[in-house]
Amino acid sequence: MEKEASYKDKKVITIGIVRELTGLSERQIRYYEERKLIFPERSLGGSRKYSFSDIELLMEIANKIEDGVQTFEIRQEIVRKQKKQDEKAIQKRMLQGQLNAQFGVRKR
Amino acid sequence: MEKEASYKDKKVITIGIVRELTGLSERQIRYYEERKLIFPERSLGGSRKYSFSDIELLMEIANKIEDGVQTFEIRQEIVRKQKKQDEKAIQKRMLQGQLNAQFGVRKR
DNA sequence: GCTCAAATGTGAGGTAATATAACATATAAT
DNA sequence: ATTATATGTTATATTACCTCACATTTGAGC
Repeated sequence: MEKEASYKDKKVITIGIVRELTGLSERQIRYYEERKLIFPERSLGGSRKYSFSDIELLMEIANKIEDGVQTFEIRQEIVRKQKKQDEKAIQKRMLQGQLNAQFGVRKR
Repeated sequence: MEKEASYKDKKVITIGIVRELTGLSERQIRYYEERKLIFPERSLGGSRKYSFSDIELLMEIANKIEDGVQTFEIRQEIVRKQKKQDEKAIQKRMLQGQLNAQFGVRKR
């Protein structure tokens, strides 16, 4: 039933690799975190860990920055997008619930 | 035309993360490399970089080791499997070549 | 059973990678 | 004009990784 969290969302990539893959400086990557655009996990020792999704997002961010968009606005866009996705997920779950009820699926 | 190398095969994961994800010790992970079961890439500084595929393979290896299979035999299995896949790839390319010839696809 | 290779742990010493913090600066927003 | 934004740079500390060597245990082959 659950859509498994695929590789794309696993936070396993260190900041140096992210730097290579995105072309951003580590300073920039950390700064975008400070501005709450991305949310890496941390290792026990404190090292940041990113996912491929994070990298994709960072590249979008980089584009917008180049277009003169400020981190402030980018954050708002991200929040809006997230909200939409959350709503979709909820609706999907509700629909699934109705179907389950309709066809008498048992919980166990 | 080219099937893009997906996230799964990108070598971006350091050995510490691999240790966490597989439960193997770093010693073991390096040893399996020495026995030519896995082939991480290296950073400029010399750090090993693994892919999710590598991690999957390592978990298979771990299982076989637990079953008492020796690295020697595991390597043979891996080689055999690789060979099969290579053959498949070649056949596919040949078939594609025939189709291209048949329907007169131009190279550019 | 004996011997040797396989597999893994552990420790030393060294380098690479990352962390935070502070200061500097150029550009852009108010 | 002043302040905030975005980024570079440098210093210092800590974490993470590297190789190499030695020790140990267990299983393979004779």
